[in-house]
Amino acid sequence: MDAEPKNTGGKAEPWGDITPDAARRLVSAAVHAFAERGYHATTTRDIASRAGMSPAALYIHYKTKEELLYQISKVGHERALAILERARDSAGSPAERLADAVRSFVRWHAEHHTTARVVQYELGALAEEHHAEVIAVRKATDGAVRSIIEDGVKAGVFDVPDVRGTTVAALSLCIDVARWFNADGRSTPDEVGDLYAGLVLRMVGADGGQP
Amino acid sequence: MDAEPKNTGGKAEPWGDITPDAARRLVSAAVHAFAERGYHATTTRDIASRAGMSPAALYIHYKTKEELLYQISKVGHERALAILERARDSAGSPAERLADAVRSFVRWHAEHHTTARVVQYELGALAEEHHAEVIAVRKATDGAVRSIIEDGVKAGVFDVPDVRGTTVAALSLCIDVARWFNADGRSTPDEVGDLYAGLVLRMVGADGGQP
DNA sequence: ACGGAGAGTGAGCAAGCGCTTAGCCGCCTC
DNA sequence: GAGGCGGCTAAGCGCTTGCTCACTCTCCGT
Repeated sequence: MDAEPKNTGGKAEPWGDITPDAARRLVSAAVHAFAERGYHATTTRDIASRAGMSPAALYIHYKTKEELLYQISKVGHERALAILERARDSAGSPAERLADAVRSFVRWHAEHHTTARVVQYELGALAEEHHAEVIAVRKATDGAVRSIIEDGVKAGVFDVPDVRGTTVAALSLCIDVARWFNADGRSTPDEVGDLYAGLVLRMVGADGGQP
Repeated sequence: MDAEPKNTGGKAEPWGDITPDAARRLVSAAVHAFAERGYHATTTRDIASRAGMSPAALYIHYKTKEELLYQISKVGHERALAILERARDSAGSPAERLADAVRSFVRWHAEHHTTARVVQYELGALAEEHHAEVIAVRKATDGAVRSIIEDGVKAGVFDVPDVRGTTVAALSLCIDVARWFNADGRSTPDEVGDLYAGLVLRMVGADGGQP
């Protein structure tokens, strides 16, 4: 039972705090392989060799290939949720909190687009029990964004006829960043985050355009 | 060289016009299997048995499993592009054309969410040459939306600081529908299409909110 | 010095994969 | 009605997959 210093928002590899060094290398290798080819197209031999070990070494640290995906998916979803909950619970107007949520959520998806791609698009490969666990976290992410929008509507500063649909749309925008974002591309995570925060403010009818 | 009556916008199964009956059943079976489990997790035995044939029968109509995905991906991308090009080339103000584009594009992704899921999320499994071909169609889709937005900016009716980024965002919104839409869910394709058309109009700073 | 534990390896197993082959069957043509 | 041909199947080939096993090495407490 050590004290574990959690690194929930960092900019570097999000797997720096995994305890045995070999296990960390395995997770990192799996993230990259899953993101490139998808879970089912990735072989355990590929993961092991990216981590610099023999195929059998994987099974010292993880019982199955699926357990690796579960670890990635669970931790990733929890970090993503933490980002949104921090924005929801912060001080400030609904518009400020919504902009903060979108900006930081998008930035996370862009900065960690490799991890985020696995988190957002490979959860269908999880075992049923693990899948259900992850779905529960996703419901909470939806709830976090929706409650910010509801606050704005109640305060009369947002104009949103369909709160549920607009929440889904805002989350869509953010999540899809993991699909297309490329670190060598035209724009930085910060730029995309700022742009998308403005777009979502416009979507909810808060001022985001005219100065 | 027959005249082929193309069904580019239909509401039913989008594979009604594939010529040998067995081939059509195979494509339809493959679409459902790929959408449910993903390309790599789907076996040729599964596709064949869904189509009511023995595993070997698949290879009478398609050379490989990948060729099935290619057929689905190519036709699907071309239909999606056709929808956007029709909206781009139609008469009407930029706002009307953009709303039309988003509304019909979203409706297609919702109505055919099974096909759309394969089209949008399984293209990474294509062989390199086929992949390149499909990427070219995707660039054209992006171009179609961008040109509508550019028209609106030039006409002074849209307020869009970052045309390229806003185009990506609008397309993200539409494409992501294929990921979450569920036919048994709360909203119909028409409702989502209308909602999203309004949201995108707000994103580009055209009137979409205040009456 | 030494025994035990844990990390790691090379070889390999059973199962399942994409795909092929040999041959059957119904139908059209002459 | 003989011949051929396309659609289809049963059987199975060669290979890869996830995972296991018997074993070695290195480290550490006594």
